Formats: sequence, C-alpha cells, structure tokens
Amino acid sequence: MKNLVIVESPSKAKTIQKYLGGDFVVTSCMGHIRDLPGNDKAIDVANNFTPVYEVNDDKKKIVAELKKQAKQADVVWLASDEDREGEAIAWHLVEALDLPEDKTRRIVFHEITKPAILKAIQQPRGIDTALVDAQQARRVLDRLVGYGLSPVLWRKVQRNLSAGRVQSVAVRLVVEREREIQAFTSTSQFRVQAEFLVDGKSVVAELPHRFDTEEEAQAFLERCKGATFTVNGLETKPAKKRPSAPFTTSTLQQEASRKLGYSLSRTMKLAQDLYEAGHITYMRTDSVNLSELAIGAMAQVISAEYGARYSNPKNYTTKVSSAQEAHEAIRPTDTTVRNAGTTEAHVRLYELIWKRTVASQMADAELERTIATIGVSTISETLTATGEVLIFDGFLKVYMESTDEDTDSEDSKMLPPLSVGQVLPLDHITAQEKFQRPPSRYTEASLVKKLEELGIGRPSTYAPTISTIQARNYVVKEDRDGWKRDVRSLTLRNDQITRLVEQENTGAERSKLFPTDIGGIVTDFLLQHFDEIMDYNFTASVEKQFDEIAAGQRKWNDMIAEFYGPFKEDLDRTAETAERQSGERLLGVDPKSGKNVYVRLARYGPVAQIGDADDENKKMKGLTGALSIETITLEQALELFKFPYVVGDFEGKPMVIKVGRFGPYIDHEGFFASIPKGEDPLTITAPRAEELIIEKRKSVAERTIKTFDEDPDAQILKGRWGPFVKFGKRNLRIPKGTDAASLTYADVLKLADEQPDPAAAKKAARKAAKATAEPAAKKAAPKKKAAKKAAKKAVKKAVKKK
DNA sequence: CAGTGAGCGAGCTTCCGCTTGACTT
Repeated sequence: MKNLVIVESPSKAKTIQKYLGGDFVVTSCMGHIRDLPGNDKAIDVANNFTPVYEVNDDKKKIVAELKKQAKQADVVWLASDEDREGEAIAWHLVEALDLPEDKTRRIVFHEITKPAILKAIQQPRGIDTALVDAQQARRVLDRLVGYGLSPVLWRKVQRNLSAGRVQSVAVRLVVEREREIQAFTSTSQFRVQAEFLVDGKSVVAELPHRFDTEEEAQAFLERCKGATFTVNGLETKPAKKRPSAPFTTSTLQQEASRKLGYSLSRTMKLAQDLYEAGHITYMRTDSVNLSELAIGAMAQVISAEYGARYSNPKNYTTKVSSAQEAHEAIRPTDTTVRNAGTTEAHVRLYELIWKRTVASQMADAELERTIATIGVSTISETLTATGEVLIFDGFLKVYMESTDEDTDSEDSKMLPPLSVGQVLPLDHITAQEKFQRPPSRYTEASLVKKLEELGIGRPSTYAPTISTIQARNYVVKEDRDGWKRDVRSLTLRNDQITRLVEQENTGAERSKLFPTDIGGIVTDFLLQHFDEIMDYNFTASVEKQFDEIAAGQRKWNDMIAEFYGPFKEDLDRTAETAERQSGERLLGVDPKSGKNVYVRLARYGPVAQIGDADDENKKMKGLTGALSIETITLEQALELFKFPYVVGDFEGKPMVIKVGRFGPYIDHEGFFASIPKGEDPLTITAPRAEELIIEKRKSVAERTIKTFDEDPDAQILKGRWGPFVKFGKRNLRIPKGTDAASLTYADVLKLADEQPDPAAAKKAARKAAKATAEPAAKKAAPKKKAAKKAAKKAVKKAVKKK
C-alpha cells in the first residue's frame, strides 16, 4: 500500500476515496481515539497538569486496525478536521499508532470537493503542536471544572448531579429567564386602529401612540365623533429583503424546530442519515461557507429553473466569533436533486436544506413600502397606514425564514391607490387593550441559539448538552396550560361607542424549557461560590487564552495553573464552609395545627412539610404538577395534605384519590389509573374517576397479547418496538420470526433462562468487585479502583450481550 | 410506576468534544 489517508468520518472516507483513486486507501478513525480516563489519575496536577491519555474502550479495535494499515503504508496522511479538536486527533493518531515523522503528513481541507482534496495533498505540513496544546488546555480545563464541581454538588445538594463549563451556564439561562417571567407584571395599553373602506377595500390606520387607561382611550374616541379623515401625506420608499445564510448546525436546528417541529436530537439523527446517504454535506458545522463548485452549480439550477434574474451567487461570512469553520455550511451535495430521504421526515428536512441553500444564492426581494398619513379634523394627531407591495419576489419564491417571536403584527397589506387630500370614509375606530408580553421561554433550539451567541458549546455538543440538562432534571421540556384574562375594547361606529369585554387565553406553552427546583438551587449555589465559571463570558475569556496558546504566545500549563490556583481555593472553601442546600422556604402557619409550613428539597424531590424539622409528627407531601419551591403559595401547599381521600364507590370498592411520585392517580383497590395533567385531582367527580378506570382497563387490555395461568407475573405485551415478554421485573425480547401469541409458558421460562438478567448481572459484578478488592485492600488502594472498573465493565458486557 | 422522606453507611455519581452503531419496552 502506498498511501493511507485517515479522516474522522467513514462517510467522508468513502467520498474522498472516489476522488483519490487506487494509490490511496482512505479510512476513518471515528473522531477522538484517546481521552482522559474517567478517574482522578487522569491529570497529574502536581506535575504541571500532565494529562494521561488512554485509548477509548470503543476505539481499541479501530486503533489496532489503523496501526496495522499504517505499518503497511509508505505514507500516512492525517486528514482530520482543520480545527483545534481535529489537530489533536491527528496528534493522538501519531502517538497511538507510533507514526514515524518521515512518513507522516498532515493535510487539511474544509470542503469535500475533488479540487480541495487534491490541493491539500500538494500542501502537506506537520502537526501544529501549539494548536494541539490549545486543545489539551481545553480538555484539561473542562475536566478540572467538571470533576471539581460535581462532587461538591453531591455533598451539598444531591447525589448524581453534575456541573460543567457549558451545562451549568445553559441551566442558568433557563433559570434566570423563568425568574424574569415570574417577576414580570403585565401592564396593558389601548391600541387605537381605524378602518376605512375605500372602493370596497379596507385600509387600516393606527394611532402612533397608545393610551394607558380606558378613560383616555374613551376620551380619544369621543373626540373622533363626527370627524372627517383626510389623507395628508403619502410617502413611498423602496425596501429590500435579503435571504438568510445557508444552514449551520444551530440554524438548522432552529428552523427544523420552528418549521417542522422537530426536537434537536430528531433533527440531528435525520441529518446524519441524509449525510450518510450522501445527500447533504456534513451536519455538524459552524460555517456558512459554500464551496465554489456548489455556488456555480446552484447558479445554473436557479437560472434554469427561475431565470437568470433570480440568480445572485455569493458566499456568506459567519457572524459567530467562536466559529472554527472546519467544514462547509450544510447544503445538498447535488442541487439538481430536489427530493431525497427514505421517510417523510427525511424528505421534509432535505427539502428545508435545499430551499435554504438555494434561496441563499438568489436575488434580494424588492418591495415598495407606502406610508399614508391621515389627518383627523377634530384633533391635531394623525393616523398612519402602512402598506407593502412586492415588486420582485427574488429568493422569496423559494424560502422564507421564520422567527421565534410570534409577533401579532398584522401582515403588511397592500394599500389601495390613495391620493393626498382624499377623504376616507370611516367604518369604525377600535381602541383595543393590548398586554405586554413577558420574555419568552426557551425552546431547545432557541437555547442553542443563545449558547452559540455566547460562544458556548460546539455544533457536535449542542443537542447532547440540551439532553444532559434534562437528564439531570435541571430543566424539563413541557407543555403548560394557559389561563384566561379579560380584554377590553371600545369601538366607535356610526358615532356610537360600544364597550366589549372578551376573554383571551394567555400563557399557554408548548415544548418549552422550564427550570426545576433542583435546577434553581444548583444555579444559585454555583453562582454564590463559583461566579467566574457561571459568568456568561467565562467561555469567551478562556477561548481567548486558548487562542493565545494556539498562536504560541503562551504555554498551556501556565494558563491552566493560573486558572486552577484560585479555583481550587474556591473548591476547598466551599466544601468546608457551605451548608447543605435544600432551597427551604417558610410559607406560613397551618391554621389547623398552628404549625409552620415549609417547602424544601428532600431526598426524592421537592416536598411541602407541616411541622419543624425536629417535630416527630411532622407531615410531608411531594410537590406535584407545575408546583415549585420558588413559587408555591401556602394555600397550594395546604391543598396537598387533603390527599388521599375517597371520591366515591365503584363496583362496590372505594376509589381513593392519591398523589404518588408520578402525580395524582386513582387507587381502585390496587388498580391504578392516572389523573391526566390539567385535571384538578381535588375537584374530580366520581363519574369521571370511573371513566378513567374504565379507560385504563381498556388500554391495559389492548396492550396485553397473552397472559398465563401458571404465573400472573408473566405477560406478553405490545411495546413501542413490537411484542415483548414482561417477566416479573424483567423484560424479555422475543426472537425475530416468532409468533408472540403462540408462546407457551415453557417458552417464556426458556427465554428468561437464555437472556441475561441485568439486575442479577449487576449484583454479580458487585460481588466480583468486592471479592477482588478485599484481598487487595490491605496492600494498595489503586487495585481496588481497577476492580471497580472491572465490575463496571462486567455489567456493561452482561447488558450488552442481551 | 404508585403511601417513600429516620439513620447508618457502602458504593457510586461527574466534564466537553470528536465520531458511529447498538440498543431501547
């Protein structure tokens, strides 16, 4: 073999193989191959923060294979991405594969096109060790921060929690936004709009200022009685709309969320599939750059399809300062392909990418905006009517970006032809009460947008980060019901003023991010003791230092040492002095018992408590639904203690309303039915409870394929991925091609025997760990760690085998 | 899933960023 080329992704390897031909073998390493081990030996703090790297467990096979191939090759070309992480991957490959310098070449390209690859081969270089050092600084800093802060949280707040440079700031954003919303008091104003009828067409004009009170609005309408309305001025201005830049990871996530309603992980999975099938370029990118080839190809498609006037070839420059631009923007690999993808969801995402990319290469839309000033004979103030006419649609023919804010500005309409001095016949004037909107809650995608603006996180981590903060229960993605409020309006028609009070729904949310109590408590705790890391500019400031390291102006160990000194002091001081955080609040006094009522975070979550901590007869109830420690009232807390109660009898047995870990439910002598969110468990009626029990029975029956007389704990059920056997607490898989309904109890026992029991495996692994650890414990501690690791592996293996 | 919450204490948890599959009830 003459040449071995190593890239990061197998799909990329396949494409490049086509461009390079027979003298080259192109293969992939699947991203990072080595990393710090997950223990406290990973960084030798006392020795200049020297990191210890290990080949990742899931990369051992790949590394072995690459090593073999590298030995046989004359030249090894390291073609990992052209950024900090990519440079580090190349360096780790040199180290892990023992590559001799004289047969190793480092090459880079930021687009996968034949000319770019061939050019790169002509310009090989060595490893940029300064850039590698910048990556090491990044890696070590993140480990020190994450593994430094998390244990403090275990001690001071709750077990299994985590903190880190990226996730903790993401949570902070959600927590602070929620507090802004809670603190927001919505004031209203009256907006005045007049509607005229000109040749059967409606012209809507607005008073530029709003009234704070109904009385002022009323007074204004009174003054408009009997007035004539005349066009005082007409002004037309040309305007342009520009297409948006092609997609990056973050903008794709935002648009797929807004236009298609996809979650981050769904979008990324679909994009990955399209990428692997060769339909789109790489989907984890921060660049809006398009290759020259792509721009040329698109110009042809646009001219052919829409006419030359619609084509406006151009490249975009990124506005994101943290961008490393190792790849192109996300675009179709072949613009002539209008449809791609195997499922409806894939097709829709591809279409979105196609339209966005093509639109980016099209001409601006041209508009004409008209502003008419309308005088009112009885007063000095004027009304304004605005209209918009599309002169040339340009890129709008293909694509229009949507926005996060669902503004209630009416669509800009066309105005009928008007002339100065023209008298407009009034149909009516309405003063409508308009409430100020509180800041909007984050969606997954808008939180990513915010993080990107702050330079926090990378395209490959946006979706996982948002998943992590939900997995840790710092943040929940939920729908919330709104509430009704009165909206007043006054309408002047035929010199008569009528007043109307209508109800509107407000505050309803869909798929928005809400902080949990634990999210709030952890954020406050970290802000109090580690304000530097929680600062929204922390990442930007360390990034600047990483850049200095990359430029060779600074040694990475020095930078880390400078950071770690004060950080370690904060860690130690906090561990020693900080009290355990429970978010406890005293709500007031229970009128029945005269005891204090508290809310706080207990072991299994937030609780309300009647009685002080040392009260032997204190009572506790878990907080349910949307109740939170921060906002719960005394009345709401006392309501919780009304459970459990009997709502009525059904089939001779009582229906008891209870609140469990997963919310309110009906206990019908051991048969459980949840009370849906949005229904108040305190006012539920007996007939409704019966209905819920019957519904639940039906769904259980539908789910059940077969039961066994021999063992009521064994059932064949329908699951999300087809039929499976529920065997006590275990779930057994049914081999492909087996008719689930025909399984006998003996078959079930056989399946149980064949398939490993993860719980038992875990137990066994623990035991094994203990057995090996105990004799070693006398001598040396490190061996104990090794045993633990072995145990962990054994569990993983046992579970995997299944 | 389904009434938990004391106290003791063993054993455990955790970061960010680069990649795919394997797997999910």
